[in-house]
Amino acid sequence: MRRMTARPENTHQARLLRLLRDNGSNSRAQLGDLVDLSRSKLAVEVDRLLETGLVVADGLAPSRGGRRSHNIRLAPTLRFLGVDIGATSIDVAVTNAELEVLGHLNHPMDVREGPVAVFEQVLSMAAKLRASGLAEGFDGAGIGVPGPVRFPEGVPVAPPIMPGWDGFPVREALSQELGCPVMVDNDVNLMAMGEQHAGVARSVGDFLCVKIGTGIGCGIVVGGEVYRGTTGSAGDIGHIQVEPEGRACACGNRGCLEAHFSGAALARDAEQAAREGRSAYLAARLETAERLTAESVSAAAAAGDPVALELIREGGKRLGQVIAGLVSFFNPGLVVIGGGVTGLGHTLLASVRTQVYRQSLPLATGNLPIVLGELGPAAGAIGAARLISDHVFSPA
Amino acid sequence: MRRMTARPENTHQARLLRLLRDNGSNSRAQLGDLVDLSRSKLAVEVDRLLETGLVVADGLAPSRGGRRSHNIRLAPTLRFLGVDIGATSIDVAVTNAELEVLGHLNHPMDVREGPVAVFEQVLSMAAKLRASGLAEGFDGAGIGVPGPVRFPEGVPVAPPIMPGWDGFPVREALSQELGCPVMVDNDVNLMAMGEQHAGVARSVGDFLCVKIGTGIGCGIVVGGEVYRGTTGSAGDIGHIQVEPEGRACACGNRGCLEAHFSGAALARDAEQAAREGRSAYLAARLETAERLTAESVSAAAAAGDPVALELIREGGKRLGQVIAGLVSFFNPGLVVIGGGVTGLGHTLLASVRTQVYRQSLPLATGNLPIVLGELGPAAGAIGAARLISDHVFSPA
DNA sequence: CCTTCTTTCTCCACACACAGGACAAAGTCT
DNA sequence: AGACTTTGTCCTGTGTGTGGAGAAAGAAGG
Repeated sequence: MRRMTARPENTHQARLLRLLRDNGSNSRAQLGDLVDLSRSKLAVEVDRLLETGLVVADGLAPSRGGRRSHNIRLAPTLRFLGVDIGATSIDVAVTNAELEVLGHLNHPMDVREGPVAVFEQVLSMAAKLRASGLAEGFDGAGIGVPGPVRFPEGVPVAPPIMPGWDGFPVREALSQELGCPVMVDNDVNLMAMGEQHAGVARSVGDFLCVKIGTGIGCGIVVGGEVYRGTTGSAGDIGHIQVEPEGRACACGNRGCLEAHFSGAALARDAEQAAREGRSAYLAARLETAERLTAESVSAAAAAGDPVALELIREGGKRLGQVIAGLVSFFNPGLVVIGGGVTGLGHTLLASVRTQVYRQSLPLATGNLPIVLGELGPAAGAIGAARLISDHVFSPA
Repeated sequence: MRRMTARPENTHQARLLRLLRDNGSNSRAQLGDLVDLSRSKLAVEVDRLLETGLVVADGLAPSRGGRRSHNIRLAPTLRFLGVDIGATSIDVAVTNAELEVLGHLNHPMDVREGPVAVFEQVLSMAAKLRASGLAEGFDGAGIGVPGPVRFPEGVPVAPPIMPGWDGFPVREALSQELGCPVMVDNDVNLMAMGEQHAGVARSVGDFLCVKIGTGIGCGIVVGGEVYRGTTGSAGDIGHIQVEPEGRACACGNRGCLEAHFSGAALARDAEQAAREGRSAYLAARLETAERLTAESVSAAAAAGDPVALELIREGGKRLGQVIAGLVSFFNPGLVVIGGGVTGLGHTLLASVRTQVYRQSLPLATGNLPIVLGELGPAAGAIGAARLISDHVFSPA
C-alpha cells in the first residue's frame, strides 16, 4: 500500500517536473531552452530524475531536420487523487502526472454526517477507482473541504456548515490511510487552482473565482498563488451585507449575500413561488419532487419560466453588488464564476456583468472579463490534484 | 547635481543593505548570523560594499567578552527624498539611509493646479531642505500621488481627482530634475509601506491600511508586499456602495462610501448642520471661517459637540460596513486607519470596530486589531523613502 | 603579569555548481 | 556521398561558497 514516491533533489528538478506536468513531454533541448540552463547541467538533472524513476524517456520524437530527440515525460505510472468534499456531495478523481482526469466518481452525501462517515465514503470511492485498474497506488492526494482550513496543518477550523469537523486532522488521517502525502485546502481555493491549471484562468496572475454552491465563497489568486488570509478564511464572502435591513441569515445577521442568493436561498425562493402559485412550472416540479433545488430553477429557466428567470436575475444582481465591491478593491484581471449552479449560466452572468460594469470604477472594469468556469464539477478535483502535485514536485 | 549612487552587485549585498537599513548598525558577526552566510563569504561582500562607499565602518563596539567588533553601518551621507502629494497639500521629507526623518516640510496646495505647478513646488521644497544643510544631494526619491498609478512606468492613469495628471511622466520628469532614481506610487500604498516600516504594521504580513482624506483609499499588503492589482487601481474602495439608494456621488452612482463618509462629505454635512442650526458650535465656526473642513468636525467633537460626534459615529458606521466586507474577503492580520482625519480618532475607531466585529465572521475578526496609524502625516513620506530605498538597495 | 577562554575577523584550501566549447551521434536534404 | 542540422555527451575552466586554521583583540582569573 505505502508507496515511496521519489522527490526532486533541488529546485531545478522541481522546475523540470512542473514544466513536464504543464507542457507534457519534451526533448532535453526544449527543456534546456525553457529553464535557461546549459545543456550539460540540464542533462545531469534529467539523468538523475531518470534514475529516481520520476521521469522516463520513451521513444524518439520525429526528426526536425537533425538528430531525433528523446521524449522525456513524467512517469506514466504516477497517480494523484483529487477529492472535493462539497456540502451535499463528494467528488473523487484519479489523474496522471499531467493532471489529466483518468477516472471520476461522484456520490451524494451530506458533510454534516461528520468526518468519519465521509472518510469511509472517500476511501471506498478511492478503492473503487483503484480496483478498476486506473491506479495501483497514489503518489499524493489533495482534498478540499467546504470551510476554512488551517493550511499548513491541513485541519479545518471553525467550519460553520460542517460542525464536527472542527480540528479533525484531515491531512494526518488521510495520509495514514492512503500511505502518501496529502494536502488539504478550502474547496473554493481548489476550484480556483483547477481553473488556473486547466481552465479559463490559465496565464492570469491575479483573479477571483466565485463559487456558488450551497453557500458562496471566493478563491483569491495573487501573482499566481492562492491567497488564504491570516487565519485561512479569506474569500468568505457569503456573509457580506447586501441589504442593510435584509433577510435574516443563519449567521445571526441580516442581509447577508447568502441569505439573498445561494443554492439554498434559490431553492427556498423557488418553493415559495411554487406554493404561492406564481409559477406553474415550479409548482409542477414540486408535485413530483419532495423539495426544489437550485437545479429545479435552472431547468425552469431553461424552459423559459419567467419567475425562475427573474429569481436568477435578482440573484445575479445581489451577487453583482458584492463582486462590484471586490473588483474595486482587488482590481483582478479576471472573474470566474462557477460551482453547482453554473446551470444558471448566462442569465446569471449577464445580470452580474451589468451590475459590476455599472458599479465598479472604469479603470478596474475596463478590460475585465467575467466568465463562467469551464471545468464544471471536475474543477475542484483537478485543483486538488494540482495542489498535491505542487507539493510532491517540490524539493523534500 | 547628478549623484552616482553605487548599487549592490548581487542579492547578498542587497540583503545586507536592507538589513542595515532596518536594524541599524551591526558587526560582521551579527550580520553573518542574520543572513545565514559563512563568515568568510560575508567578509568579502562587506568589503566590497565598503569599497563602493555604500557602507562604512565607524569605530568599535564595546566588547562582549572578546575582541571588539567593528560597527558596520550604511553611509551616513546617504539621503532619500520622500514626497507625498495629497489632494490639498504636499509633504516632503528628507531621510537618512535608515529612513529616519531628518527634515519635513508641508505646504498646502491643490493637486488640481496640475503637474507643472505642483512639480515646481515640490522642487522648491526639496531645494529648501537641501539648503538647510540636511542633504547635499539625493540618492533616490519616492513620490506618492492621490490616484492610480501604472507602477512599472511611474505614470498616473485616469486619476479622477487629479485630471491633467493622466499620463504625465512623473517618474521620468522628477528623475531628470533631481538626477537620481525615482519611484512613483499611489499615496495610500505609500502610507501602508510607511506604517509597515516604522509604524503599527511592523511584523504583520497581510494587512489593510485605510486612508481617509479628501477621498478614501485602502492599501493592501500581501505577504509583506504591496498589492497593486492588474491596472494599479487596487484598494480604490471609495466607490463601493454602502446604501442601495443612497446619496448621489460625483462618480455618477448612488450610495458610494465617499458620498457618505470622507473628508469632503464630513465637511459638507457639518456645514449643513451649521446652517440648519443643529449645532451651535459648528455654526460659530462657520461665522469665522469661509468653509468648514473635516478638522472643524474634529475640533467640535473634541469640544463635546453632540452633532459632530454623531456625524463621526455615523461615518464610522459606514466605513465599518465596508471594512467588514473587506475583512471577510481578505482576512487580514491587522487593519490600520489613518489619513488627515485621524483627529477624529477614537470616536471613529470605536464606531468602526463595533460595526466590523458585529458584521464580519468570528474567525476573521477573532484576533484582528483595528488601530490608528501611528506615523501621522509623515507616514506617506516615510513610505515613499522606503519605496525608493527598496529600489536603490536592489541589484542594478 | 601570565594564562585561559571568548569573540571577532582573516586567510586558505577544497567542494560544488554551472557555463561553454569540442565532439560524437543521428538525422535530413541536395 | 557530402554538407548541413539538431541532439546529446564529455570535459575543462571559472566563480561561488563552505569550513577550518589561525591571528588579533580583549575579558576574567589566579
